[in-house]
Amino acid sequence: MTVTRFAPSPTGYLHIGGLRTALFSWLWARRQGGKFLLRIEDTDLARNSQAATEAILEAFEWVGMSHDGEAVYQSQRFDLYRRHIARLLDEGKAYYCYMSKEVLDALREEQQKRGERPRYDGRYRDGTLGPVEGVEPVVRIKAPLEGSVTIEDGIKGPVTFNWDEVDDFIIARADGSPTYNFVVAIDDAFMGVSDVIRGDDHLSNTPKQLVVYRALGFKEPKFFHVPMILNEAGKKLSKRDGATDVMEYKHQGYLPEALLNFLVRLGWSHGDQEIFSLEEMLALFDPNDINKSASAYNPSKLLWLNGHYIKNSPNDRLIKLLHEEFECDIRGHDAQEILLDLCKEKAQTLEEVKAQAQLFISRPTAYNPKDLALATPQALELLERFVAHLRHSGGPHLPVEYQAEIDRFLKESGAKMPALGKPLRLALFGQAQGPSLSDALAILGIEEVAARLEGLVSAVNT
RNA sequence: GGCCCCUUCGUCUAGCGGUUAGGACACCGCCCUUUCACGGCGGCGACACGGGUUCGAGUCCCGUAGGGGUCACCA
Repeated sequence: MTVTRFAPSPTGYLHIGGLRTALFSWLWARRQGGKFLLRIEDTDLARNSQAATEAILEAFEWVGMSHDGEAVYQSQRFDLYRRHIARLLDEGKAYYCYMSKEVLDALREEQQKRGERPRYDGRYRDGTLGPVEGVEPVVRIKAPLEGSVTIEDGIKGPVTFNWDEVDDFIIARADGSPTYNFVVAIDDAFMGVSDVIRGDDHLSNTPKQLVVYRALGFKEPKFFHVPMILNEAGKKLSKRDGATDVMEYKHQGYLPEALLNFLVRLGWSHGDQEIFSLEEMLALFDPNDINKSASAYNPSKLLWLNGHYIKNSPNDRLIKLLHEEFECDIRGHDAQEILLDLCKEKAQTLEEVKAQAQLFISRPTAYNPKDLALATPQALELLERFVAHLRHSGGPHLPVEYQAEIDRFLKESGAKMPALGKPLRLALFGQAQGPSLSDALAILGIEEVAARLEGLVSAVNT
């Protein structure tokens, strides 16, 4: 069975890089009918917070990704780690090292000065050096001294490391707590993870983890090292650009499916297809098809996708989101459907849908000074006549009916569309630029139109 | 610096020895049009460089350059 996992360390919110690797893992597990597990890597008690864990869970919930079973917290599995450290010690595959941090630092500094790679020299490996008074030992695991390993990475292909590049790294600190490369291997093995999909910043950690797998006789998983996401300038993602909290996207009016679609196309593709429903992703995604190279964060494409998904969202969903997330209540509006159809057509975010809707919900509180010049006495008079015309017409209701009245009025009055349209938009929205007038009239209704015209008239007269 | 990874339009990418190197976003132009958008049509625009292998290379090999990652008692 395919078992994947997402293993964040709860030191902050979840950003799109993390969300993407989680998405890849999730899609692959689901496609294979396997399991997608969540493991919270909180062994570094000082840097973790419960709030961060909750933020990650919240983001998962928003995008609709669910993990199987209970989340695993590493902080609650110290017994498991301790047992295996003891076992390795017993079997002579790990050993106590009494080199203090200070001595180690001094060694490294010296090596660096000589132009060598800073590394542990293995002085306690063969057990000939005894304990040092006053030094709590760390536990180091024995890495092979020669030869090499080749990782058959599902994305990068075969990657070879020489063992002499791999130190006898620390698996337990002086205080007895286990370290990252050790617990990752233990947990992945015990959780039955078959496919490790993670950022390629972990590629060079992999040999270390294989040392643990091998020492304990665990079955090695398949690895997929996903290239990083860079910012628009091709540099590492920072908080300034894409590394913002995933939930920020929600607050800015992005739809989760747009974000997911955007992320799945970063590094992965299926021919020329750009739009992927969740079902399609689930049916098509394969981590073996992920590109080898890093990709840059491209906010305008995200925006485009978001606009696409907004246009294709049912109105009632949008109404609900607008109400719940954006304090914009258009529930029960007389012309709800027309209003939403109009608003979502040009919007790329829910914020923009809201801004558009706001034009109808509330009357203009100010008029664009530049456009106010349109409100000439003749124009106002024409508008008055237009409203009177609407009142005496057969009671238009739909946009097409209003359009017919506009056409009839234009014909009867001899006025041209711009002469009517520009000041009418000014009266309705406070600016010469705005939604289609036939739609606008249908949404507002004659009385509201009359009221807004009055508003303009009194604004001009004061 | 050592080791490892990467390199097709500005960006995301298709390509899997023979293509006028395709699509998408962005940009520009035209059309639609009562404004702004949407939409439609079109345009601009790429195989990092140098050597091989081959009848033939974006595709395979080797270098170079550039970018990235990693070298912790962080994860």
